[in-house]
Amino acid sequence: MTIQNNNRKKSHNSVTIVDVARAAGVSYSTVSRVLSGFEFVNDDTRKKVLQAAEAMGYVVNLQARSLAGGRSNIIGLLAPAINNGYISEIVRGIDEELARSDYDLMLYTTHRYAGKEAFYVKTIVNGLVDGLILLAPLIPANYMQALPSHDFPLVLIDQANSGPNTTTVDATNWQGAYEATQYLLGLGHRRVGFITGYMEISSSTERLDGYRAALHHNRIPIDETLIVTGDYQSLGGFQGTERLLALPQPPTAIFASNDRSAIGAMEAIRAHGLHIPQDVSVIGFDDIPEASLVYPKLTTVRQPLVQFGQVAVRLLLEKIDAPEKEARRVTLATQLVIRDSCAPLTG
Amino acid sequence: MTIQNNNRKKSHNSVTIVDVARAAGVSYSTVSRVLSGFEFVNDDTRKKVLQAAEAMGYVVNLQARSLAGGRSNIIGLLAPAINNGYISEIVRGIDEELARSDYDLMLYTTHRYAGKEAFYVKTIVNGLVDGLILLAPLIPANYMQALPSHDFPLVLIDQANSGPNTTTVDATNWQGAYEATQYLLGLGHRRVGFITGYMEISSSTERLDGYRAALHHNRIPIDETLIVTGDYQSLGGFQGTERLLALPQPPTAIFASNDRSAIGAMEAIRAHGLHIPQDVSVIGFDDIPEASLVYPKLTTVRQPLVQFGQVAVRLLLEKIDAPEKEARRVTLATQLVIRDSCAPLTG
DNA sequence: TTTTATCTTGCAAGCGTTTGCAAAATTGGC
DNA sequence: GCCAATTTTGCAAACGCTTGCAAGATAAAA
Repeated sequence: MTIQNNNRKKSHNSVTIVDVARAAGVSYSTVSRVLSGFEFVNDDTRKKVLQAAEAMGYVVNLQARSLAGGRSNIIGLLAPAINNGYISEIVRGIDEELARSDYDLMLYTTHRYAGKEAFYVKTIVNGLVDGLILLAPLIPANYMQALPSHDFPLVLIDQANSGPNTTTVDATNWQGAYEATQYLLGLGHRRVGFITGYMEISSSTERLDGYRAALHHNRIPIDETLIVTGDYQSLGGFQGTERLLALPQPPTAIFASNDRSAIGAMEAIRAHGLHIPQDVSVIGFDDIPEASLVYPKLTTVRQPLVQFGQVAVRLLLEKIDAPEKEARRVTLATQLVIRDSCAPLTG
Repeated sequence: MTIQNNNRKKSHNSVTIVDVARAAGVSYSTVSRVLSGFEFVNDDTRKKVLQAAEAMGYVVNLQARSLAGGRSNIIGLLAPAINNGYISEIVRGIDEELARSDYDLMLYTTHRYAGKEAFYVKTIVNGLVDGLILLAPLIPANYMQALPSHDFPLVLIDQANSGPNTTTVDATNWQGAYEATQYLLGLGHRRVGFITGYMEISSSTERLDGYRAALHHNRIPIDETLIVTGDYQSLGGFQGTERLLALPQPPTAIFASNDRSAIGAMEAIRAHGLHIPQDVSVIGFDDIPEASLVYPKLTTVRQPLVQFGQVAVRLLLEKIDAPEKEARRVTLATQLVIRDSCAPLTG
C-alpha cells in the first residue's frame, strides 16, 4: 500500500498549440496541421504559424500527440545489455541512422524482464513506441506474441529463428565461419577446435555448420571432441579452451564463435603457458572494437555491426510508413580480417 | 511539404481502465486509484479490480498517464555517445539501478543536437520524462536553461561546472591524478608528460591540477612543454604523445587524462619503436574495460563508473520524490590500479 | 457571371489517464 | 438509534494533441 505522492503540480507552463493558435490568429487545428506537415495549408498561414511557434518557443508534447493517434516518433530497442562492444556498435548504428530521421530512442535491456517479456513488451508498445527493434533476442517468440497486431513494425537483428514473416537483418554467418575455417586449414591446421556460441541463437548454429562444412569439403573428419559448447561470453571461451587444451591431442587452432569468447580463449591459452599464435592460433567472429586492442591483435570475421543498426532502422521506418508491406530479410556480408592471432602450422 | 501518411488506424485494441471498470463493476476512477496505489480503497474492491485487470491483460498507457498529470516513469539520459567503454559502463550502472525501480530509460545522444540543445531538452522534458541525467555534458548550462522549472529533477554525472545548486556525481579527480603522478615519481620518473582531457570539462582541469600539485610537492619544476592538450579521445592521445616524443628531452613517463587517450599514447609510443613500459611508462585514468585488454595491461586510476550510474539514478529518484529538496554533490573515490604499463626509471 | 471542383479552415469529439469535488456508505460515540 | 466523522466511490473536467466532417474561400471551367 504505497503512499501517494501528490506534489507533482502541473508546472508545465509550456506553450500549447492553443497558445500558438491564438498568437497566430488561427484555429488550433490549423496549427496542428502546420506542425505535423499537412499538405493543404495556405503558405501564408503556415508561415504565420511557424513564426508564432518559433517565437513562443513551442515544442510538441509527444505524449499528447501519440495519445491522440499521431506518432510518438519514438522507437524502442530491446537489447540484452549494453556493456559490450558487439551491442554498442550496433546501437551506434541505430543511433546514427535515427539521427537522420527525427525519431528518438527508448532503450530496454532485456535482462530486466526475464520471464515477463510479454508483459513488458505490451507496456512498451502500448502507445509508447512506433516500432520496435529486437537485438539478438534469445527467443523472439516471447516478445512477438505480445505485439498488439500482427504487423506492428518490428525488426530483428541477428536472429533468424523467428518465422518467415519477420523483417530481419543478419550476416552471412555460415559463409563467414566457412571462410574462417578454410583460412585456418589453409595455414596447415588440421585439428581446429571450435567453441560454439549460445546455441539457442541462430547465428550459433549457422557458424557451427559453416565450420563443419569447411572441414567436410576438405575431407577432414570431424572430431566431435574438438567442438565445445560456449555461450558467446568471455568466460565460456576460457572454459571451453581449457577443455580443448586438456585433450590428449589438443587443437593447434581455435575458432571461437565470437570475439568475446575468443578473448577468453586467448587468456586460457596464455594461462597454459602457450603462445599465440606460435603454439595455438585463434580466430574470432564479429570484429568488435576490442578485437584490435588485445595482444596479439585478433584475426576475426567482421560483421558490419554499425551497418546492422543502420539497416535495421531503415527497415523499421519503412515498415512504420507501410505496415502492410511484405517482411524482408537483409543479410549483410561478413569479411575475414587477418591480424596477428593466427600463424601457419609448424612442425 | 511532406505527404501525410494516414494509414495509422487506431488498432490498439488494448484494454483500458474503462474496460476493467466494467468488468469489475466499479467506476473507472476507482480502477485508476487501485492501479496507482491510492490508499483509500476498500480491500475487496481493490482485489476485484486487480483480478479483473490481470485477467484482461490490462497494461497502463504511459502516454495517457503522464498526460493526465501522473508520472511517465521514464527518465531521460543525455549522453555524448554510447560507443565507448567509459559511457557504457556508466549506462550499465544506470540501467541496473533503474531495473530495481520501475522506471524506464530514454536514451539521447547529444552529438545529434549540437547547437540546439535547448530545443531538444525542451522536447524531451516536455512531459516525456520525469527526470533527466546529463552524462558529462560539455556545457551544462546549455541544457539546464531549457528545463521547465528550476527544480526539475536533474542529475549531472562527471561535470562539476554547473553552478552550486545542482545535484552532481563525480569522482576525486584531483586526488586520483595526484596519486597517479606520485606513483610515477615514486618509480623515479622526473620527466612526466601530461596529456590533458577536453579542457571544457571540469574533470580535465582537476586532473591537470592534481598532476601539477604532485610535481610541486615533490619540488619538481613544472615544464610546460611536457603538458600537451588532448581531448579525451584516442587520436588526441596519439598526437599528443607524438609531440611529447619529438621533444629534445622526451618524457620517460606519460600520464594521459583518460584511458582512451592512454591507449592512443601507447600506439604512438610503439609507432616510434619504443617499448612500454621499458622505454616509456604510461598511466591512464578511468579503468574502462579496455584498459585490461590492451598490451601491456594499462595501469590506471579507477573511477567507479558503474557506481556513477547507480548513484545518479538514486539521487534522481530521490529528487523526483522530493523536488524541493536541497541539491547534493556526491564525490566517489578513485583508486590507483597498478598493472603492467609502468616501470621504474632505469639508467 | 455562374457552376463546379479544389483548397483551406474551424469545430468538436476523442485518445486513456488522473484528480478535485461531492455524494454515498460505513464507522464510532453517545 | 441518531449524528458526526471518516472512508469509499463516482462524476466530470482536464492533460495537449489529431482528425473526420462540414462549411467557407478560392480557383478553374463553362
